[in-house]
Amino acid sequence: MTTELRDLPVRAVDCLKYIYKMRERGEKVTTSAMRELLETQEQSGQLSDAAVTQLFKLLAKEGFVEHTPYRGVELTPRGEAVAAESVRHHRLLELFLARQLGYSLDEVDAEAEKLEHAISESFEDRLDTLLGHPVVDPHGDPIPNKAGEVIDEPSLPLTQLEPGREAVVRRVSDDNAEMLRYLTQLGLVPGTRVQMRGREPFEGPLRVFIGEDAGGQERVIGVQVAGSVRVAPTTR
Amino acid sequence: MTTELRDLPVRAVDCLKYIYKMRERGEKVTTSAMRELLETQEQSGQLSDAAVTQLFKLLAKEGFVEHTPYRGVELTPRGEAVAAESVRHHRLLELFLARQLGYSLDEVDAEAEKLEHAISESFEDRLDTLLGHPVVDPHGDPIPNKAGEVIDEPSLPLTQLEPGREAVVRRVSDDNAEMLRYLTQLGLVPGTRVQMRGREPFEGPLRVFIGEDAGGQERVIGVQVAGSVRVAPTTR
DNA sequence: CATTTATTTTTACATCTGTTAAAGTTACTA
DNA sequence: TAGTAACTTTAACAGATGTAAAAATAAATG
Repeated sequence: MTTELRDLPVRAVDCLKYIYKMRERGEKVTTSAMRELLETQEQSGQLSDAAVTQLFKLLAKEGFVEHTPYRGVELTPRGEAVAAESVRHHRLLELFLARQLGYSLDEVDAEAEKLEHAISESFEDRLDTLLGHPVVDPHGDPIPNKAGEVIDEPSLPLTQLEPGREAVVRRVSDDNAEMLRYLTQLGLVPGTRVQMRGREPFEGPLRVFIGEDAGGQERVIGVQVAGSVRVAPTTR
Repeated sequence: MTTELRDLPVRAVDCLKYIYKMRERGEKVTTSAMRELLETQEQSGQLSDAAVTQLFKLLAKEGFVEHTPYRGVELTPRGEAVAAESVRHHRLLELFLARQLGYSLDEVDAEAEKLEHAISESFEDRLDTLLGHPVVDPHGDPIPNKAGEVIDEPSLPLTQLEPGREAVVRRVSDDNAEMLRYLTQLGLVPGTRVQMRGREPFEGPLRVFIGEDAGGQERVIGVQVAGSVRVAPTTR
């Protein structure tokens, strides 16, 4: 086990975790992007770019990232191991909060963020057992196993589902609580069946049938909303 | 709600909590006693007396304690409110760890110590509901309610139980993991029935019958062990 | 391709929290 | 009650982590 995680400042671990998540989405990890993420996701309020630069330099010195000045950072294998364990903690906790304590989809992220730095290896293992060795969290995001490996179920953004095709919601973006409340209200949560009814060109709105035949209904949603949802098409 | 708890440094909150617990036991809160407690209970390793003095001055300036230089500190009502909430977090978590995650009596304190600073008001309330609004933790220590009040079941140290008298174990001291493992092995845990069979003078060993008639057995224990156990005599 | 604009890094400095060592206070003892 | 031992506080300073503003670099534009 690595568990260097517990020797690093909380903010440094979060930083590695966010690099991991940005790479999951294929985004480049720049100084200002990281500053924005840390500002919105941590409860710390404002943060300067200079602080992020210093963080990058610390992480580079300790061998967790490659830092190319003025270009951004990338995880080394060591950094990825720490990030994966942090993400594992976070997502196990999210599932626990949703399942055992009745938290809603938009609440779990903030609470897990605070708890993930406080739990021990033993707590992690017991939670994993209690939850039945889960592989996805309540948002549908994969939970890395102890070795840091994830099961990557193929999915595509709802925006790319062809008209007429049916699908099952697999993942919803976890980083915007307000969006999650809206998605929950629409019923666009992991496990729900959907059918694309129509798409307007030029980033126009989408008509989507949400739910099972009788209980479901057709809704019109914007691309930003649809872009927050990933689906797995149903084979026909 | 006070909840000033979340604006204070972790160590300051711990300090208030330990003042609260020392007063529970009727001990005086001196600089060096607090240093020892912080060293053993937090995982921070060594600590200087000077650091504790500075902590006392900070807490006094903010109105959480009365500090009489060279004499020690006492909680103000504000300090007591924060301490009680901290203790509430700690003991609810201990019960959760023991009940839901199968932690043993000697493990819960250290894990709860780390988690108690990370949980939100909402988490506290949901845990309280999940556990059925409990009034004692796994060691038998009372859990303050939201108003900071505790139910104080009368009990006396096992060392003071008269020969021949029967009793039920109510509380075990929570601050020594090794002692807790020994007590667990003996069966001297909250809820167990005991009968005092004999006491030797001059702090000598005690003969105690532990358990129900058939399954129980007589053991000889030292005063330090017996002093870690509080019991409620069975009326006859 | 020179210049402007945006971004990132460096520098100088502030704050918080800890340390060690000296000085101060209290309590014990002969 | 003077002297000493134990404990506590103060003073000087150190390290970690933050900021603001200046300097450096990269990217965009006429």
